Order: sequence, then C-alpha cells, then structure tokens
Amino acid sequence: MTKNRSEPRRNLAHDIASQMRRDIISGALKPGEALAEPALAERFGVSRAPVREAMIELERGGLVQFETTGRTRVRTLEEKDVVEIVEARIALESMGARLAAVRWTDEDTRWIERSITAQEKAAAGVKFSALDIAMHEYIMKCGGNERLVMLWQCVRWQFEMALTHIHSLQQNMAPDLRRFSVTGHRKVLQTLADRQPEMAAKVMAQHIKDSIEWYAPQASGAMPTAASRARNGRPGKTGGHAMPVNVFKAFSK
Amino acid sequence: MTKNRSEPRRNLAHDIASQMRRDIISGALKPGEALAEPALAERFGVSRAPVREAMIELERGGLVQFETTGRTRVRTLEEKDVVEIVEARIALESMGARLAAVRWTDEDTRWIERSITAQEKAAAGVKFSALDIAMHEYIMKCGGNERLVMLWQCVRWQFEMALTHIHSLQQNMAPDLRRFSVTGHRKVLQTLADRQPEMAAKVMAQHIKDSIEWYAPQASGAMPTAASRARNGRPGKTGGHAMPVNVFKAFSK
DNA sequence: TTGATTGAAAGTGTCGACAGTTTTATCCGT
DNA sequence: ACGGATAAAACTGTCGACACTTTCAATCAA
Repeated sequence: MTKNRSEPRRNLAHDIASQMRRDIISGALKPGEALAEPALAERFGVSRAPVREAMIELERGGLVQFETTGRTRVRTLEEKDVVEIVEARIALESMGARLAAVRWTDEDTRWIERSITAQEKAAAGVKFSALDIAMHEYIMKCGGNERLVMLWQCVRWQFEMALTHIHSLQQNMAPDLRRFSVTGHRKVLQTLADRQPEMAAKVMAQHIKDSIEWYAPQASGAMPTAASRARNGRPGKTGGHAMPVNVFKAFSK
Repeated sequence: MTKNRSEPRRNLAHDIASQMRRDIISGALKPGEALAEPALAERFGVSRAPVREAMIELERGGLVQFETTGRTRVRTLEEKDVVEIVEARIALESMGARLAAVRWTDEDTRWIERSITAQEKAAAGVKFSALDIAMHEYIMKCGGNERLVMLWQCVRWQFEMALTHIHSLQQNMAPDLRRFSVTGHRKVLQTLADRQPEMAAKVMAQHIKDSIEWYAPQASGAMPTAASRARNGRPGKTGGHAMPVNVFKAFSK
C-alpha cells in the first residue's frame, strides 16, 4: 500500500467539501436539493470563496451537478446512474485487482482476512457496506496506480450515496447479501493471494456485478456481461429489466 | 453517440482552463513550471478568481499539481506516470468498447471507417495522434456511459501531454507505428461491428498496450499483462524493462 | 379562478483588497 | 569567496462588494 501522494492543500474548501460529502452521502441533503453559496457560506461561517471551491470538488466527485445557470444541486440518482456507477467500478476495480495481484504480499492477505472477519461479525446494513467499501479501497491502493485510485474515488462517493438511498428504500437489506458478498470477497482474496492477475480481474468484475444484483436487482439488466442479451438498445432506452419495479424512480425529478 | 450532458457553465474559468490546457499539452508550458495566479490573471486580463478555478479544473485533469504550500506547477511526467496513464486507459477503454459493442450501429461503423481512411492519409506524428485519439473518444462515447467518458477525459489530456513530450524526444516517430496502429483499429472495429462485447474489450486492451510499446517501449515492462512476468515487484521499483533507455528521465525534476 | 406581468429578492460571476506565509534577494560575518 | 541571517518581494487563502441574471411572489387583467 502506498501512501496518498497528493496531500490536498489543507484549506477551508476541503473541510467544507468533506462535511458536505458526508451530508450528501448520509442523505441529510436530498438529491435535487439546491445548494446556494450564500446560505452555505453562512452555515459554515466563511465567505463564498471556499464554498465555491468546495462545490467544484464535489462536482468532481459526482455528488452535485451544476446547472447551465450556475446553480448547484445535489445530484439526482436514477437507475441509469447506478448502472453507470457500477460499470465504472467494474472497469476500475478489475484493473485495480489485476495490478494488486502482481505486488500482493502476505501482509495484504492478513489485512483482507481481518476485514472479512469483521464483515462476518458486522450487522447487515450500513455498517457492513462500510467494511465492504473499505476492503475494495484497500485492494485498489495495493494496485499502486495512484491515478486509478483517484478515478476510483470519484465513483466511490457516488456509489456510497446510491447505497444509502437504496438502503432507505429497501427497509430490510437482503439478509443473505452479507454471506453472499463475503463469499465473493474470499474468491477475490484467493486470486490475489495466488498472484493471478487475470483471474483477479475477472473474479473482481464478477463479484461487483453480482453484488449490485442484490442491492438493486432491476439495475442488472443493463449490466456489461448481460449486455449481449440486450442487443441493439439505443441510448435513452435502457432495455428490458429483469424486474419491473424501479426503486430509483423515487430519486428522479 | 449521446450528446454531452453537462454543458459546463460558461465562464472565464473554463476559457482560461482550455487555453492553458492547450499550452500544457503543446509543451509551451513545461513540466515543473510554476503557475502563479497573479501572473496568469494579468496575462488573461482577469482577476485571480477565474484563474483559481481554472487551476482546479486543470488539476482534475491531471495537467497541473498543487504543492502543499498551495503553489501550482505543471505536472511532471516520469516513466511511472506514463505507465499509470496507459493502465487507466486500458481499464476505461476496454469497458468502453465492451459497452459500445452492445449498441453499435452501421453508422458508427461508417464513422470509424472514415476515420481510419483519414489516419492512413495523415502524416505520422501529431496529426495522426489527433485522429487516433478522436477515434478512441468516439468509441468511448458510443458506450453511452457518461461517467466513464468523463473519467476518460481526465486521462486523455494527460496522455496527449505525454505524447507531445515523447514526440519531442523521439525526433522520428517510429515509421511503422501508423500502419501498425491502423491495423489495430481495424481489429477493434471488427469486434464492434460484430457486436462482440467481450472480444471488443480484449482487443481494445491489447491495441492500447501495443501502441504504447511503439511510443515508449521501455514503459511496457510494467504493463498489466506483462505483470505476471515481473512478479513480486515492490512499489518504487518498477522492475526490469525491455530497453535500458528512459526517455522520461528528461521530465523528472 | 387563471394566467401573464412586473417588481423585489436571491444567487452567481467577477473583482480588488488584506493578512499571513513562502520564496527570493540582500547583506553580513567569517 | 561562502554560508547563514535578514529584509523585501511575491504568492496564497480568504474576505466583502458590486453588477448582472435568474427566480420567486405579488399584482393585475381576462
């Protein structure tokens, strides 16, 4: 694991961005909600300048979006967005796993094993998701490609945000998700410990794709490897889905 | 091809960022060069505020980097960086090709064919590289995943910047690169036209990996699929390379 | 009541300014 | 001549202000 290279320049903007990121991911700030700079400036007791920079940082992470008028809103999430996020995760993390497999150490194996142990003890829900994501982050960093990690961070926050809202809609998390997910993690660990880059990439991709089917089954219809089934779909039309219900409709404006 | 969703809010910052991006990619601004906000503000005839935002936009694209003191410099390029950039390209573009294969149309085929024709006529060098990148961009956009395209843009500028400096060091571009590259493009097009997602992903990855060996042979030693050969390499040590010469030494500070 | 109009309120884009800090240049002792 | 202390210059982070634009709400006509 390499230490983060780019210590972000410590300033108010960064602190504000962190706080707002928490609020958006936690759902305290709702998708579509307007974010006015003067109001935020007052809330944080600063001027508009740092707030403005924080907005740019959040936009980079995909948590807010700028309108053509300049106004800023918490980004909305539709089903299409979740598909995009997961596809991006698969792209980045399968490469991350491939690279991690090359430089994998026994210490890394022990770290993952401890994480899996904690995952088994954690209650299903937000707590488990946090451990889950932390493990994926660890593997990404093991890959040693700082740019890849940085790109991944952009998707990570969006994924966490989506998770929150999925959880809030599916009152009861699929009870078997945790067990299922842990099984996937064990498979991934195996390929990493065996230092098999190509297998690691493939297993990681499959694991992520499988996971999202538990979280949001209806989003899996447009997933990459299922893509060959939904042929000739044109942009805009996401194609038929396995399940009719669309939980993400709740987020769209 | 879907139209770009996020019309960037048109403001001075965006214009300045575009101009500076050109200057950095073209090499007019050299790697490691300091970028002071007051000087840039005067050059563009604006205040520091838009310049500051432009800097953030450039940092997002990896063309400049902030020091802990807050100072901004044109990002330096070492061999390690080129490897990272190419690895990221492979991750994003293989997924992009996979997605593009699903929604590929005959019109897309014609577009690519026209591009390839132009590539064959273009003189090897910067002109060819521009056509090359434009084609890759087209395929990425065909994938329909806007987030993936956005992540790709971050790497694209860095890649173009690297290309410029590689060209300036290798006075004569490998004469066969163009022919070789066009052959790769034809293979990619074939998988897309046949709508074979997995093949498209694989062929695209191979094509990018092959290309970089022409541009910077010594960087290929640490490439993903060659990874299984360079086992147990620890961070910091990039492992043995096929060629001893390191053109990127020239960029490191 | 409904719908268009108009004026007020709020928000964004940009600017100039200032304090604190880093960098650079000068000066002094050796 | 050289290295370190010191002063000057330059730069960043942040602030408050202003013009222009968008949004909202009250008003008025139909």
